[in-house]
Amino acid sequence: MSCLHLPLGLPLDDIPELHDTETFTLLRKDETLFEQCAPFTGLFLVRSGSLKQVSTMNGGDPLVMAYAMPGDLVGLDAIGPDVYPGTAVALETLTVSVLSRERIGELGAQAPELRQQLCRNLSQEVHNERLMLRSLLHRTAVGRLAYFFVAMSARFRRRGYSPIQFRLALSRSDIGSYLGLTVETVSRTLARFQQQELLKASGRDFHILDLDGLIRLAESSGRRGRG
Amino acid sequence: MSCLHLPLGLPLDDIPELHDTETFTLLRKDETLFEQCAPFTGLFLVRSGSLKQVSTMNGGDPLVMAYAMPGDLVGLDAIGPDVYPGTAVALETLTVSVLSRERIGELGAQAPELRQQLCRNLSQEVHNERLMLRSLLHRTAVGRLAYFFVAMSARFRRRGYSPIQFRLALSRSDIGSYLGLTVETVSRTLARFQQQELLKASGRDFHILDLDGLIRLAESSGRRGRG
DNA sequence: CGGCTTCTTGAGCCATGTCAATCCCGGTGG
DNA sequence: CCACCGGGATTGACATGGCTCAAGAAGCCG
Repeated sequence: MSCLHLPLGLPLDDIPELHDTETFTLLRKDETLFEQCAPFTGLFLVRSGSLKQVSTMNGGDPLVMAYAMPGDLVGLDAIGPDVYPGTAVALETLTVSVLSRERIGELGAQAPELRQQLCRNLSQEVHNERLMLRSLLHRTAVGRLAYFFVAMSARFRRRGYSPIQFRLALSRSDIGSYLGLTVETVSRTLARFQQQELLKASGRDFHILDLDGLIRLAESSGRRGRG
Repeated sequence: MSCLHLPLGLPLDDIPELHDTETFTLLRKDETLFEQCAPFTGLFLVRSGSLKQVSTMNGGDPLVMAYAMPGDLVGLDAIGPDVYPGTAVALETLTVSVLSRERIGELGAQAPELRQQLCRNLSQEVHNERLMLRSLLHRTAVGRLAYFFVAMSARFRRRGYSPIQFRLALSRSDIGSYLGLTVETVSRTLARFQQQELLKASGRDFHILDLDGLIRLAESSGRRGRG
C-alpha cells in the first residue's frame, strides 16, 4: 500500500524553483482559485489552508475530484487539456504561490531533467489514481471510508503532520462526493467506526485510534465484483 | 464527453518514431507481455489483437485495470514506478512492437518536444482517468455499462473502426471487474439493454443500436451520492 | 458426444440510497 | 447574555439495486 497518497500529493519538493516563487495569493473560504474551463495560466502550490477541486460533468452534479493540503501542487491536470478541468474552491483561508505558465516553460527549457521528473510524477499519478479508484469501485462504504482515512493519514505523515490526528476541512457531503457515497452513509459509517473504536470524529477533527484496523478494513475487499 | 477514450488510448500517433520500430513480438491468448512488479523495460504498441492489464492489490483479487486495442500504447504507467504496475495478458493472438527503455531515452534527448508531448498526454490521462472513475463511482450498474459502451464506441471510432459494431475480447467477468460489478449484474444489465433495443450482443460481438440512448443513460447520473 | 468454461436466469437478502425529522453548532441580532 | 436562525450532521423508516448462492443453458474444444 505504498501508493496511498491522494491525487495531487506529488513529491515535487525536490524541485527547488518551486519554492522560490514570490507571488503569493490569499483567498478566503469559498473563493475560487480558478474556474472549470478557464484557460490554463499556471500551477499553484498550497502554502496554508486547503482546497477542493470540483468538476461538473455534462449536466450532472459537481463531483469533488481532489483535496489539496499544504505542500500539494494544484493544476497539473490542466497541462494536457490546456484548461482547468475543475473549479478550485478554498475550504478555509488559503494561501498559495503561483507558478506561471511562462515560468514553467523557462524552467522546462533550462532543466530538461525537470520535465523528465514531471513525467515520472505524472506517470506515477496515472497509476495511483487508477489503483485507488478501481479499488474503490469494488468496495462497500466501509471499505471506501477506511481507505480514505488510511490514505489521508499517510498523506499527513508524508507532509510532516501527525498521521493520527488531523483536521479535514471537507464537509461530510464533500467526502461523500469524493467517495461516491451519500452524506447519510458517510455519517452512519463514521458512527460505526467510532463504536468500534477505530477513530474518533468531532466535527471535522479526526483522531485515528486503530490505524491497523482501518487498513485491514480497507484491504479486506468489500464485496462488489469477484473477478 | 470528449474524454471518453479509455486509459491507454493515448493519441501518440503523431510521434512518428513509434511506428518505425522493427521489433515485433507475437503472443498467443493468455500469454503475458510482462508481469506485475517486473522492472520497466519499455513501452509496447499494440499492432493487432488486444490485451488486458490486471493488477493484484495487497492480498486482494486481481482487478482489470485497462484494455488495450490496436494503436494503444501499453506501459506508460510503469515509467514513474519503474516497474510494471500490472500484468499484461493477451486476450487473443496479439502482436506488439517494442519501444525499449533505451530507445525512449534517445528519443527524449533528441527531441525535447517529444517529452513535452508525453507530459501533456500523461496530464490529460490523469484527468481522463479521474473523471471517468469518479463518475463511475456515482453510477448504478446501468450507468456504468452505458458509459463503458459509449467509451468503447468512441475509442473504436478514433481508431478508424466502426463505432457501432465491434468485438470486445473481454469476458463478461472482465467487464465486471473493470467496472466494479459482478458477472451476473453485467449479464442481466446487458439483457435489459437488449430488451430496450439499445444494443445487440452475441457473445463478444456487440452492435450499438441506439448510441444516443446509451449516452443519455450514461449521463443521467445514477443515484449514488447527490453532492 | 462428453467435459470444460462462460454466460444466463432465478430467488433471497443485505447494503445503501431515498425521504424526512431532528439535532447540533456557530453566528447574528436584540 | 440569550433567543433565534440556518447549514451541516445525525438518525430513523423504508424501498430497491445489486451481491450471493444455485441451477441451468450455451459455446468451445477434444
